[in-house]
Amino acid sequence: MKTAKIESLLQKSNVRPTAMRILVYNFLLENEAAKSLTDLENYFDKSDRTTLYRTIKTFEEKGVVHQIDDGTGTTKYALCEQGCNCQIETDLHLHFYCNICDETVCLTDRKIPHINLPDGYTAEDANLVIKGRCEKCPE
Amino acid sequence: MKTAKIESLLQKSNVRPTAMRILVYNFLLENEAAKSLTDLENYFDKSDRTTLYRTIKTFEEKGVVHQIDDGTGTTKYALCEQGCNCQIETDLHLHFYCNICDETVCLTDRKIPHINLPDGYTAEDANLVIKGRCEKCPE
DNA sequence: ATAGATAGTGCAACAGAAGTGCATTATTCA
DNA sequence: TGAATAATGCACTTCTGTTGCACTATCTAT
Ligand SMILES: [Mn+2]
Ligand SMILES: [Mn+2]
Ligand SMILES: [Zn+2]
Ligand SMILES: [Zn+2]
Repeated sequence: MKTAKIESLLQKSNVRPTAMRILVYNFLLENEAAKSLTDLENYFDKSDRTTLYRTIKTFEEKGVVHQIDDGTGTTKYALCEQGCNCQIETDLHLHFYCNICDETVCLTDRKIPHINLPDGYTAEDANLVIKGRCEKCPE
Repeated sequence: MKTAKIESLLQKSNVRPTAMRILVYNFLLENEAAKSLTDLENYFDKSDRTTLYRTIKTFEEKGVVHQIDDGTGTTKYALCEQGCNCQIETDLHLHFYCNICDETVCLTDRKIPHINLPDGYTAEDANLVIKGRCEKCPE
């Protein structure tokens, strides 16, 4: 994607398009799998960890990316779909973690099914992670 | 529960019932909510963190407790039900995290529904956490 | 164009959770 | 009883996430 296009996308989300932010956005765009802060740190070894941290936090606040807790212990991030409403309410799609290649992907078209809770419990949010073998890791 | 009863339960799971292990087992038994290593550390302030850590790890290996990743960033543990087969395959019940009281409970009778994955994906394990308001935290 | 305000960046330091090496102590069993 | 084995306690380390503060870049109004 052209830099100019990313710039305007960021501006639409009220994120000032700095050089670093454009690079991070592009990195997330080119990778199908969700990325952690450490992934960013390793890829952008010229940049500081804090900058990347704050970049991703800004993206998150402004609804550019959403957090993924895949159970590995490290939080990952992926770009939000166009029209995703993570900011207001969580977009309850599920995530898939591959035990073989150690990558996590959004399955945006698979929504978390509704669960009947015991009396007195009210659901506000949900997180569903399926672990197994991904399509790129044949047996 | 009587100490002798706990002793025999531990022995059945091939865990040598030391004083500390019996205390930890009892603590988990008396608490409905799942507990973290830090919770144990705070409660048993006489004991060393490493001992508690290895106690809970032993319990986990021997199928006495199961891990819960509730998305808070700290792993919690709860006793396995009688007849639970966590060791062989994960008992796919879901967990509930209360945003108000910050406690996590097993909903052992609510199983994670089967999800149809895209072609090429195979599921081996799953984790579902519902977040909201628990029965003890009325509005 | 300039100055002041605002926003972003980089370094250092810190906190919390998890895990390991090793010496010491307790328990088991031959 | 003594050797082997298991459990415990202390110190130290790693990893992830987070914050304070100074410095720099960018923006905006004059
Ligand atoms: Mn996602
Ligand atoms: Mn459980
Ligand atoms: Zn894979
Ligand atoms: Zn509650």
